[in-house]
Amino acid sequence: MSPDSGNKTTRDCLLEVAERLFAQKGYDAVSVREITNTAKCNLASVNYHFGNKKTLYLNVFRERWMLRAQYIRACFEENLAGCGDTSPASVIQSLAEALIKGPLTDEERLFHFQLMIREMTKPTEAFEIVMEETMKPTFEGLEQLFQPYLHESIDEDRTLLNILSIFSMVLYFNFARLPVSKIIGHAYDQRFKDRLVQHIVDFSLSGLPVKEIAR
Amino acid sequence: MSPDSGNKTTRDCLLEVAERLFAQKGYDAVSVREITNTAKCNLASVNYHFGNKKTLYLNVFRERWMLRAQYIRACFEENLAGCGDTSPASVIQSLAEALIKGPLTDEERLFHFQLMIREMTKPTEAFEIVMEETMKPTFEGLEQLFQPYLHESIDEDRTLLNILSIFSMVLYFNFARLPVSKIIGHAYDQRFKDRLVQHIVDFSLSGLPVKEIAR
DNA sequence: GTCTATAGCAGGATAGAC
DNA sequence: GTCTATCCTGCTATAGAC
Repeated sequence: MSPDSGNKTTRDCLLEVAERLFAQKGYDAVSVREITNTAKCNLASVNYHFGNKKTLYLNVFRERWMLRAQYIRACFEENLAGCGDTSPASVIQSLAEALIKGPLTDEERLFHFQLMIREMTKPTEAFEIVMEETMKPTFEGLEQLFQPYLHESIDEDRTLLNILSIFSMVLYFNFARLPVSKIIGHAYDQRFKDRLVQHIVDFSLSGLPVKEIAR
Repeated sequence: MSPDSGNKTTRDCLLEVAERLFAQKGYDAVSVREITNTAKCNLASVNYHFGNKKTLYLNVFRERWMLRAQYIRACFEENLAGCGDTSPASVIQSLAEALIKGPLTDEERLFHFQLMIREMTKPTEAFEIVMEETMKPTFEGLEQLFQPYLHESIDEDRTLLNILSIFSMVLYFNFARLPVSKIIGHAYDQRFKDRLVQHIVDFSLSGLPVKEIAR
């Protein structure tokens, strides 16, 4: 039987369901049976299409995670182009918006960052994909963008620490929704997300060693 | 046979080994067999002392995780008392030092934050312990400390967002050592940790809406 | 309290019919 | 490509000797 409703191939369906489950529960907590049952397809289909469970997991990163990372990156670049300048304020705003409000649905965004966090706390082969093909290039790009606006005395390490700090906030507000909601007492609605973006920009900006006090 | 070397009871030994393994691999990836083999004690000992695997996991939080959280808190208060004032600069410095250099060994600190992250991404009953008994009180304390130094126009939500942002950095630099090291290109030695603390203080301080520009 | 033996079940993977 | 039946391993948990 063709899985789920419609035109998707079994393969795609497996990838989609697997992503959701791996993100929510982690690799070891998900069984192949749970995946195939949820995807309404056969137990043997995972082995037929991917060889084994581990390769399915890797392909979730290769085929789905990477794609989302590219969407986010494209959104960032679009946002930035719309700003008309590349001041730290514009860069951070564009970045925070792409990552927090960005092109993904809330659910997709959650899965994306949960998978990322899982690879950071217990790296597998997928870590290389996350690191080399996504984070490193992004951070290098940001470094280039910030460079002209920072004091000459600021060395590369310090610039990187600043970028990592901004990234840590974005990451945290994405993956730690539960504790954040408990503490702040709001849901993650549109209004709160706007506020988060504004907060990240404000907090980051004044924290960055920019030449002049913008704003 | 008495487990491991020495005076520790089997129970303590199980808790110690379980904490390490649960932190490194996550609940589902660790089997009771692995725990008892590593602890050099009997397969049945987990069920004898804790009833089942899940209760062992919970007790790791109740008996070990909470204790560490208390050490860190005590260290923070000691640091702060040593400062002689409660300016945001002193508070953040005391906090960052307690969390990044603090009273724990590197290994203990790593486990502590890995367990915390795991509960944040996939909460179990232990989440309540982490949240209600540790994070909430800490954040409320910080709120009180910052209050007198913030603009009157800053509402509670904004103060909390600021505290969460500082926390996100500390958390990130503790649990994401691997990607951080890859990007910065240093190990987490004493010198780098000093630098991290300094960076967090600098970045946070100028980011906080304090009345006057300290430093 | 400690240990062995084992029940009972769920997991990944595969063979082979269709 | 799909599906069923099945192998085999490894899991948690327990019973019962010591």
